Amino acid sequence: MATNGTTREVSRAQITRDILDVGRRHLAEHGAAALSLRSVARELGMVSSAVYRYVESRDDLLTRLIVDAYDSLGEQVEAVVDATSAELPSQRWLAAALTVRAWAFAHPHEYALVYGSPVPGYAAPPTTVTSGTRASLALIRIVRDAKQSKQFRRPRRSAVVELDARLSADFDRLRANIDLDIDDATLLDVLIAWTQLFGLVSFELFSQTRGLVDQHEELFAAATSRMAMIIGLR
Amino acid sequence: MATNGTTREVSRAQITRDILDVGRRHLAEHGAAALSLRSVARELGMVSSAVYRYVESRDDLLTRLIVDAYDSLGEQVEAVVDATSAELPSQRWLAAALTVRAWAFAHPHEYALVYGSPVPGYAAPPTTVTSGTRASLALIRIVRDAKQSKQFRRPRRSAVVELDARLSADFDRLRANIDLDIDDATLLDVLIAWTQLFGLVSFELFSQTRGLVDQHEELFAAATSRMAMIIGLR
DNA sequence: TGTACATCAGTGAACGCGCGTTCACTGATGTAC
DNA sequence: TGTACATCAGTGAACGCGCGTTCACTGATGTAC
Repeated sequence: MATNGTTREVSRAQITRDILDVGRRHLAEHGAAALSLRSVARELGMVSSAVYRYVESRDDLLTRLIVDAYDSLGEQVEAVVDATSAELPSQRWLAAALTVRAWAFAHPHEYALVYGSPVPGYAAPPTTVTSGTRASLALIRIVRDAKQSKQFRRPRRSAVVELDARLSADFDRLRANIDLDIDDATLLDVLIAWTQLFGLVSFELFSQTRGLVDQHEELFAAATSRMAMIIGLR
Repeated sequence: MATNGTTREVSRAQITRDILDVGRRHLAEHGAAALSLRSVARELGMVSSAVYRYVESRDDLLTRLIVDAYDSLGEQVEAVVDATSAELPSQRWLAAALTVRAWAFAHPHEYALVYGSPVPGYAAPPTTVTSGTRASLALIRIVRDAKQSKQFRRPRRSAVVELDARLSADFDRLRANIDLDIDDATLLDVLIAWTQLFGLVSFELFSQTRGLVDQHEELFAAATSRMAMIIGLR
């Protein structure tokens, strides 16, 4: 029992994992609103009050599942960004975007939970921030790599949108935060591409594009590639 | 009673309006999940079963409110598109986009209901489609007007994203559906702008951009203007 | 190694909540003659 | 204009559901001596 801890510790860890697993499955199958401690307990053959030995409250369980969801997406995007480091930045961008989309379709309720409308009465604690930004930071890394390896070209004289002074100050701060050394116009395009990517995934997942086209994945790929071009990724 | 109908008809219409009004307010204040026939009845001083004389079920009430929400947004966007017909298309586009954003912030729960994650266990019936597309069709109208009045210029040799043949067929159908005579590349940019617009509104409203910048409205305006430029609106 | 006590996991009952929906009913309004 | 019947609005009780959370408890596991 030296390395693995006492029987109690081992079984506690196992049961905690079981609760999260079942919670995750309920979330995946029926959505956040239908996630209840009682149903999780029922499935595990324990009495509902027993769950409180492992989880503080329903909100606590939900928070852990949110963090899990963000981490699951974050890991996948990071992995694809890592794996494609030898490719052209525009191809990496497309691959990463398709990964976000695929994850969303594989985990629709989890996507809805983290990128959809907030769960009523629930406020995500600041703890979730680190996990919540992983996917987006992985996308940023593609742009940073492209800049550093000079695989970046902006049209010579693209007309420039004039930025409000305060927004420009915001951009200065943002550039420092995400360590991305690009000019205002390009940064704006990156933010546009980022919101467009998630916007289209959400529209597809929430059926706003139903009847618009049949080839949803092709449309997504085309839009993503176009945005990579606009950013200036080779 | 000739023109206004019988006492019964008048009072029926009034009470139906009351139910929808209270429902709308509950939706606005507490969100779709918290909308219940019992609470609406309570507020109106009727017994819960009485509401069933006016509304078939909770889902029926929700559907009517969804249609109302779409219509409310649709009307506002249509109005601004009408009112700006003399201005440059890019300015109209910006004005319309800001209207969508303002409506979303004024009616966050309604926006979440129609553009956020679907309500669990609820499927919007096809009846909602007409109202659901009004805002988007108003945006399209700006592009159509620009095309017809030749206030449209695309960069001469913008590199073109190659479209998959089946997606191109989709685009042919779409062009006919929305009566918008523009080439594939431009249509793609319009779709991008459309998803970007709602994507950024959703991100803002659902707090995904918290900490990113302080000047959210300026960012939104800059992104929208940039997209108008990319589409080719003067 | 054995015993005495402390810690922890799990039980089962209970509280109080709010919901959607149905149903037999009373009494008011509307209509046909 | 007056009466007999039909239609409709609203009542109040009830059914059955599931939820989060608390609490005093029993019995097993862990620890200090």
